[in-house]
Amino acid sequence: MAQKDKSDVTKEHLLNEAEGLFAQKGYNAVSVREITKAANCNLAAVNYHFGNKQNLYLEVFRARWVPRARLLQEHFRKSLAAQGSPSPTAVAKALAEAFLVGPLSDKERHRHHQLMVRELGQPTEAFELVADQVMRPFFKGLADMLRPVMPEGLGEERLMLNILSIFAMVLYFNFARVAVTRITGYEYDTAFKARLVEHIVEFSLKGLGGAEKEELR
Amino acid sequence: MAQKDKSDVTKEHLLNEAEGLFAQKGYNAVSVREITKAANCNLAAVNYHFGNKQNLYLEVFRARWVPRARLLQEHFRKSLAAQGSPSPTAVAKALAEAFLVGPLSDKERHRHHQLMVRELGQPTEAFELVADQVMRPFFKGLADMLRPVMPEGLGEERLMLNILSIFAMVLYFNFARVAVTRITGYEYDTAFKARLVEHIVEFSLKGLGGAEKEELR
DNA sequence: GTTTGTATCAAACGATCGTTTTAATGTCAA
DNA sequence: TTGACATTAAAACGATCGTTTGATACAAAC
Repeated sequence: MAQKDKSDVTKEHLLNEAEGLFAQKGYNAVSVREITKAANCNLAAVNYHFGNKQNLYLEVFRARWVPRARLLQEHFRKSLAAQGSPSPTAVAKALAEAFLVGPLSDKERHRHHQLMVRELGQPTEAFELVADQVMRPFFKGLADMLRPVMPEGLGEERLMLNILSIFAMVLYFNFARVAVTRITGYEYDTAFKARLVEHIVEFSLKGLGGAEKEELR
Repeated sequence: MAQKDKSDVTKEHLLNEAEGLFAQKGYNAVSVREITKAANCNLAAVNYHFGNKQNLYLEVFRARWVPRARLLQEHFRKSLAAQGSPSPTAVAKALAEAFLVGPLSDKERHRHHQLMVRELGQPTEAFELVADQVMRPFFKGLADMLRPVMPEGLGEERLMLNILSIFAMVLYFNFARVAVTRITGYEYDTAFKARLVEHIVEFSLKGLGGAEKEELR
């Protein structure tokens, strides 16, 4: 039992440190030695507990990324339910709030979106996991939610492009924060992040064309 | 003279192949051997002509990326000038057209945005180049252009966030095309790309708060 | 107390990395 | 034709990579 506990602790540390390093530097730029050193364990631990480096990477998604994504989606659903009927305004607000403030710490959120963007730009086996278990169901749910409240005659394709565009902004402002700061001079402090959420909600809402729609109701 | 020509040919090949591979796989996942093999030259050529691998990477940005970015900006300026006064509509149209259709081939555009996203997520020395010589001046120009025609009382920060949001979409739909196809099922054929431009123009325009919707269709 | 099985450890494996060295090749000026 | 120079070529450098091995520590089972 005590042995089992120790083993679990090592695995947890490995997953944590691996996720951070993979997110920060990318798969190829991180060595197994670097991970095991950060996790305070022996070099062979990765191969002992996970088989090989690539499987550790996949396990990071299985054991860390996907559960966190589910947490985000749960937070979104509750936030949306609290606002009553799912108008475009409510959806945009709940989305931005969940993904830019939400239940995650700053570090967690940064990690999460860095890993996502890496898989978006260069899909590996982990992308299948993310697409099947997280993205497709979530986007489908969003589409079902928005379809009845969007302008008439808006096709399925256009609906999906609207949803993807909101995510483009959310992803961008999360993963490119260093660059955004270097370009604009704005630091990602609490005040700026608040204005950022405000902006994304407003921009998304207008983009969805939901402002007039809501006024009509 | 004939020697000089041969040397130039080798350098050009190296820059071309290096850019393609760096864009596709990222700096660390590409080996010097892989590059020189693709460029049909000797392994030592990289160190002879560029000093080392990192300097080849930087030279890719100096000799390829930045000039292409200037080409895009020039295309944007001409496209905008052809539409008369720089209304939000005209700016959104010219931006989407330049960056999603524009003067570049599909492969070039893909490369261009892949390299950009890599630097955005994990800035290296090349980012300074890109930020100083391309991004900051271009964003400043856009801001100067849009400021007089945007709604009253819109602060500088909000103006910049609007511009960044448009670029977020442009970047996203360019670099995440594999993922977008895998998620939505839509192939990036000519018809889809046309609808994509249409969508981004419309979404951006609404997001900017541009009123002139009738100009769109 | 001995055996069994799990987890960790140091050490080494072969492969590949970026880079350097040294020799060969080709070209132009003198 | 010869010497100087620029480019290419093959081979090797030391370092680091992911992975494997065999020994060791230690708690639980008998």
